[in-house]
Amino acid sequence: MDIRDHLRTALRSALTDAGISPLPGEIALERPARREHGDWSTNVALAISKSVGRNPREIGRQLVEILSANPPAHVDAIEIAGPGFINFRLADTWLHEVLTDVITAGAEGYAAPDLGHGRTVNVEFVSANPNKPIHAGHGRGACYGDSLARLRERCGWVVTREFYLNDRGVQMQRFAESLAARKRGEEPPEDGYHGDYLVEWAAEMPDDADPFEWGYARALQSHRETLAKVGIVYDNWFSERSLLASGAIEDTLADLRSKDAVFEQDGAIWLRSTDRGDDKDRVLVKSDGDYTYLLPDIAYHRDKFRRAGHLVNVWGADHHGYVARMKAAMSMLGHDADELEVVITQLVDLMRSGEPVKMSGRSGDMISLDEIIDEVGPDAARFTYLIQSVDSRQTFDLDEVKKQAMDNPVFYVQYAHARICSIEAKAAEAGVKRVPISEVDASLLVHERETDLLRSLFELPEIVEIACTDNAPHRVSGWAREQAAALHGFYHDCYVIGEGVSAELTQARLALVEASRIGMSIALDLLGVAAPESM
RNA sequence: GGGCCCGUAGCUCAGUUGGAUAGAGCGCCGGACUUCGAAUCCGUAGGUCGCACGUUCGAGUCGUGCCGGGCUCACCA
Repeated sequence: MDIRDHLRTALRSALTDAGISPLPGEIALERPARREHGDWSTNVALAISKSVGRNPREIGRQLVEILSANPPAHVDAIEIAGPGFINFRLADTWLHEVLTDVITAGAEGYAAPDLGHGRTVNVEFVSANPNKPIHAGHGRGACYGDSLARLRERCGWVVTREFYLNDRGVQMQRFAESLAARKRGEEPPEDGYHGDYLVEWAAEMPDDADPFEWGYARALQSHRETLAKVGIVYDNWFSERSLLASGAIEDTLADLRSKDAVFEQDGAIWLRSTDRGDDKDRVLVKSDGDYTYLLPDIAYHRDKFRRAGHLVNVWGADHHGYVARMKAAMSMLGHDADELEVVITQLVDLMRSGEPVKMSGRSGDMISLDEIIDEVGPDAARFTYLIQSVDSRQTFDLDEVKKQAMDNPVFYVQYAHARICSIEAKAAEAGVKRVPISEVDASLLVHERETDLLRSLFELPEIVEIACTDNAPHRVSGWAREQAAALHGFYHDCYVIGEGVSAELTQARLALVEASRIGMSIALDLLGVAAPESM
């Protein structure tokens, strides 16, 4: 049982004995910022003081008295402090149970809270137009979206990773015209695509190929290859054209019409999105009869809702304005708009040694994600993209990220994992075999470095849960850095094998090392970063 | 002008439902290898949490108003 539930149970019982009624619904237990405040702390006396009309310190004193008369397991001391906090000082034995928990559950079972209960979720991310290579900004959305998918999978959801292809429309036409122009050795049209990549693609294209279809396939191949380089593999590449072919777009329009969600004005067909929180109504079909991008998009989301109970969209900051209209449309189609989660990722500023890298020059060229991966490596790219909250703008300095040095957290973390493996290899070499966890005397782990590691491992399940619910993989990378620091400290101060270390202590420490390896590999897997055995 | 995001140490950034003296990495300075990898570890210094008011036992966190930066406000995609 989680130590907090254990303490909560004791607190509820003490509250009852103290004559407090009704009992508070939630009892907060947290780790105090300062060690001298004990291992766990609750503000329950402060929280209820108003409703019971008593001084918080007085309530606290009474609770401490009741609890101290019959202290819960693992508890060494209970104190009242400050305005009415109740601090629990615990014996290390509570941490020793963590060791058993981790080893027993293993990499599959530990820190895998069942939040999804087998529900289906569709995570759509990147969805860059299939007419040019993926760039640095897409890279952030790519690594982020994939990590969200990994978190969901770990937390009991059934996940589909999806990429939406805008494979029709004027942009694709312009792309095809530009490619054809390059093939003829001419400059693309003014409103076409001018990047150097088109010169290369034109050179590859057979003379008799259809520029639209060939170019589309080429771009798709480029997307697949680039994303595969950072370990991202999609379950579904969804084509916009397929919506046209299947009649889904017309069906969607008819559906909206039947729900009185559209109206005609100035020869165009509009969505009454203002009825559901949007700030203006939106055109679905232009007066020239063409669809705007919105109608196929609505049809697409309608399709996704048929295939999954929950949708997550990862969109770039430049698309935040579309959230309201899409939610409005889904709501009008009878879906629960809360089941559509749209996460916005802020922009990435690509730098090189502190100097901004031009994202788009006259040629229309951008630094492609492909080049970035080739330059810094897939692990450094992923870890860097995921180290910080996507709510804030990111500076991605290529020279900093590719440095294999201390100021690069990915190496710090991976090195920690490699060191663990090195210890395990050393043990094997010395003929030391790890005994079953039931035969390990965990109570020997009393060094501060050891208990720090155990505390860190204890926190992982909660970190995973928060990261999943808040769509915040950076919580996982933050944990990995702390865990790495704890590991390096342990490595420095606590020998696992060697003179002066008893066989029993070696076994306990080997188990701790293995538990740490499990924890670290869980975190790195959620980030999609390799856990190297040596570097 | 409206909407969304951001403003925390010299730099890059954390900070779960409001909790006790606000953290980490890098950088600076000074230390530590005779056993598992020194790509490591330990220590010092560094702050009006953009500003102001409010809510309360308590605010980096919540509310309002400002200031500054980014993105966005099409019958373009």
